[in-house]
Amino acid sequence: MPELPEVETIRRGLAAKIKGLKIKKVEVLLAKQFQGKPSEVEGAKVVDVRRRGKINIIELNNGKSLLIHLKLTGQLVFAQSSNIKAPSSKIVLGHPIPFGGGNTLPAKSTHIIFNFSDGSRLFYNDVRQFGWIKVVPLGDLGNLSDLNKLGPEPFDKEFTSEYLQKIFSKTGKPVKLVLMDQEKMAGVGNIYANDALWEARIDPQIPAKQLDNLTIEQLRKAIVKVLEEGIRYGGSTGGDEAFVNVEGHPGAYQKHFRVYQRQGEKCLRNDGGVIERTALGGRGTFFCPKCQK
DNA sequence: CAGTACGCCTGGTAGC
DNA sequence: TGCTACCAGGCGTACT
Repeated sequence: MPELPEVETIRRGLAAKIKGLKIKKVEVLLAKQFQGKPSEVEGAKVVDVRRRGKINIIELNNGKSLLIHLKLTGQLVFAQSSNIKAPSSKIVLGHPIPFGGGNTLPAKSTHIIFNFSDGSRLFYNDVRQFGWIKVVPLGDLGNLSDLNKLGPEPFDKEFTSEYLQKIFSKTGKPVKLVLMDQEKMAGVGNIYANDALWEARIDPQIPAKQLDNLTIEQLRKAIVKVLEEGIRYGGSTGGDEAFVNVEGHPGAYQKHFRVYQRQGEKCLRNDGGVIERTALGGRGTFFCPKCQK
């Protein structure tokens, strides 16, 4: 499930591939996933691709933008096809990660297709159909609740120990739920919340207000560290993860999971602990009972 | 206002 | 083997 590192990986790939391209036609195959009208963006050129939390923002040169939230199983895959004969020609991608319904495009789960004027295409696939794409006027981005409800970006200056002390002191919720609350900080999801808490040696279920300032600073550093590492490895694709980058390739951070999906395995600290799996707020929670107190 | 339950979805899997 | 039941999971919404 794309979190900040996966969404950033896609952003970088998209920026490299589609900046400057003109959208010729948008095929909406599942109406509920596209909010707006194709005609609002057809004919416009891509100026830039930005990210806020888990949302990618494609800026166009006609005063509009496309907001994309991949939720659990959304994928954006770009296919260069300068010599295509028909828009429906299948593009085989030579790798083992399927696109929900096969490894050719369009796949069964392809719900939106952006056709660019040079013949290249961008496929939006989403098996569980929770994601969305919205057309939003650039001038409205500032007061769009999808964006302005979000807490600080973990890589921003304002993401300080003092800020975390402030929000933690106000709640007795398990610290893991606070990390995953997009209004408290943007972009952290289940994978990186679990791994950051292990990195900082914190029990995921401890009430946030019980953390002392030293521990909070360690947690802040751990959050930044695992997110940076996730980006460095191009996101994570393992077990349930349907993530692929814009070239259709998986990430590699799953090879470096600290605790996520490692239940039953030995703690990487070799402290004799075995990773346990529980549920917090209905979500899989992984931790080492030995070093996370 | 905060906390909780539910709904949205489908593919994979466990159980029969 | 084929069927059904259940689960994962981000996040908006309705309800307590």
